Amino acid sequence: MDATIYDVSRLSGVSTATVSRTFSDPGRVREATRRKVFEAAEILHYSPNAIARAMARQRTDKIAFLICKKDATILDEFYARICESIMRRAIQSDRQLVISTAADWAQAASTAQNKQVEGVILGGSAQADMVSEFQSKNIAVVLVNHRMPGFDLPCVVSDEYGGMCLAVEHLLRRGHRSIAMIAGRLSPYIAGERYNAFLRVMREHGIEAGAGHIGMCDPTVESAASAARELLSRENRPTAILGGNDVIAAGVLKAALRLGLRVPEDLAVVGFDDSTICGMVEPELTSVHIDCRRIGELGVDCLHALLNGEECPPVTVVPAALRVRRSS
Amino acid sequence: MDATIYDVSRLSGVSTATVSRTFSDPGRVREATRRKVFEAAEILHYSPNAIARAMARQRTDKIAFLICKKDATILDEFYARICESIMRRAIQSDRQLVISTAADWAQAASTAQNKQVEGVILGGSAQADMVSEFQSKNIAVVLVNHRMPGFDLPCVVSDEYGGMCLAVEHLLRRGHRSIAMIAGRLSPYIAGERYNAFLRVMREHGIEAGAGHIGMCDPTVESAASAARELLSRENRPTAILGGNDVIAAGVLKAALRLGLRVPEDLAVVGFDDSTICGMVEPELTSVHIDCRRIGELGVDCLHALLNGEECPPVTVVPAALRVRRSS
DNA sequence: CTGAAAGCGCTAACAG
DNA sequence: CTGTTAGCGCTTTCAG
Repeated sequence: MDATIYDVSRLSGVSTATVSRTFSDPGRVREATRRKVFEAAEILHYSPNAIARAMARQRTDKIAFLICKKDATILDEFYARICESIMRRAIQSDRQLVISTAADWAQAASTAQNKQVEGVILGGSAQADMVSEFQSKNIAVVLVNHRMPGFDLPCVVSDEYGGMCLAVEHLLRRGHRSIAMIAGRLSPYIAGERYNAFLRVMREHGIEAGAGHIGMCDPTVESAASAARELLSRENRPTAILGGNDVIAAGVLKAALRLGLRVPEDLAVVGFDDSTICGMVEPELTSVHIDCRRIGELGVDCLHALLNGEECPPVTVVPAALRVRRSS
Repeated sequence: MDATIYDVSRLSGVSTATVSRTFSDPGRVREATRRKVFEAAEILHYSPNAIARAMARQRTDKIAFLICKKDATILDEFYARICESIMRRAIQSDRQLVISTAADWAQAASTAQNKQVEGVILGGSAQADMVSEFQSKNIAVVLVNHRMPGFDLPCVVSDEYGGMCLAVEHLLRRGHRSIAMIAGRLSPYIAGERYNAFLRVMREHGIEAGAGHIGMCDPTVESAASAARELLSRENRPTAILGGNDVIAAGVLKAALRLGLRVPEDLAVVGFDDSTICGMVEPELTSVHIDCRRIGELGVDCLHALLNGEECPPVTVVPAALRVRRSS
């Protein structure tokens, strides 16, 4: 059997309470005592049992990250980035992290239910009932890359509106007047922000824009490519296309190249997310950089604030930036 | 406060032991009793406390997946795939999963040390001392995508040798005689398997091959592209290049296109991993498919076997396959 | 600064 | 099939 606090207590000649203190807050025991305890622990290869600790303290220091977007998992680079950043931040703050995807919502819920998780970060399109369920169980909730007006919970989002403005302004500056968008199945919140930004900037520049400039597709290269093909075969084909993310933009690029169009000369292509895809394709993709790392960090920070009963801004907006590359 | 087993016991009029049984193994209590218990639980919104359970049972049902490759995290699609599959499988078998990367090895070790983790799956180039450390703590270890001769632990790998054979044979069949390889910093084990396969197949076809056919690069598109540029500017340039993974192959593709070479007419390119990159680039990449899903599943299964004291084959090889696309 | 002792919520013999 | 009871290993008052 592994050594317990009793063994250490016996060997070091102090009480178990002191051993406990020595490990959880060394400052509260006298230097000499501390030394004795650590020595004994060393000899016995003792290390505290986190389970017993959680049981006694009635808290687990465990949080969860739940990716709520259908089909979006860790395999989606965007969420993988957020996830990675959350992992790092969670470690820094000595919290354990459990990760789930929408696919196992039931599992996630039961994990939380079993009093193991004190707070959750919900990524993507969280459902209202999920949120209320957590909140009713007194589990802190933070939204990431999503907003839910009407709910009292902090959320961390990228500046979708601003990002889109940057992209459109960039294209206008390059002389484009006929700009189309191909959106994947983005969440209404994000789609809305971007659409409004698009319309506003276009109109500010005296260009009438409307639904005719918006194409739709599934979030796959193939689907994006065929949506692009459709757009590009119109008699008044656009000279620039904005993809809802880089996968879509890559699809547009493929479609264009196969139609014999030169990019960026005949068609400019701009993506969203600034993922690794941008560097893979030829020509490299201009893309709106979304600061996933920051989003993840802030998500964890908000959750901590909540758990510590501190104030936390209801919405945090992380700036986006445009990374201009050869495709535009 | 949340309801406990005592509350349920009181309300339902049975002992706590019976409540416990009802939840952990309903079959062991009479139907009527079970109903009473569940009803009471319902009323009280009771759900078992996993922490207390773990404490009493002296087991956590928790396993870990640790990605040991430097810089490789969840952001690396290859590991993300394995990870995803491990997540699924772990859920199916009611185990909690904690995920760590090499970057937080210290953290991972301490998590394990705190008696929270009963077994770990090590992905990539695990260090011998890591492994012994775990084993000395009586934590079960399984290797995934790696082998460590001399250690007594199960490992699950892809058929690197076979995969490479498929790729080379494919190129030979297409008439290529001058084939080069650009390897990233693969682990010695994998590099070795592939190199041997390459040499064997080439020689079987009467082609002398050696180190001169092997280029090296960092695992980035840029580095791969410059390695490819070097190879392609030799007077006797190869007519086909095998990339150690798809990122490298994408780099080769870029370099070739920029040199004005047509792919596959002037140069055939083949990647490894069959990742989403293959479909992003134009032309699409031929690649050796590695069955990450299966590797992950088998990894979990092996770990379970170990934890249950069952037999487990020391090495499991998952077949690879070639996905032929336009680039070759 | 340190010790004694009462739990935290659940499980697992052991009896019945 | 069900109840009794003794822990699991640690934290945390409350005294001293």
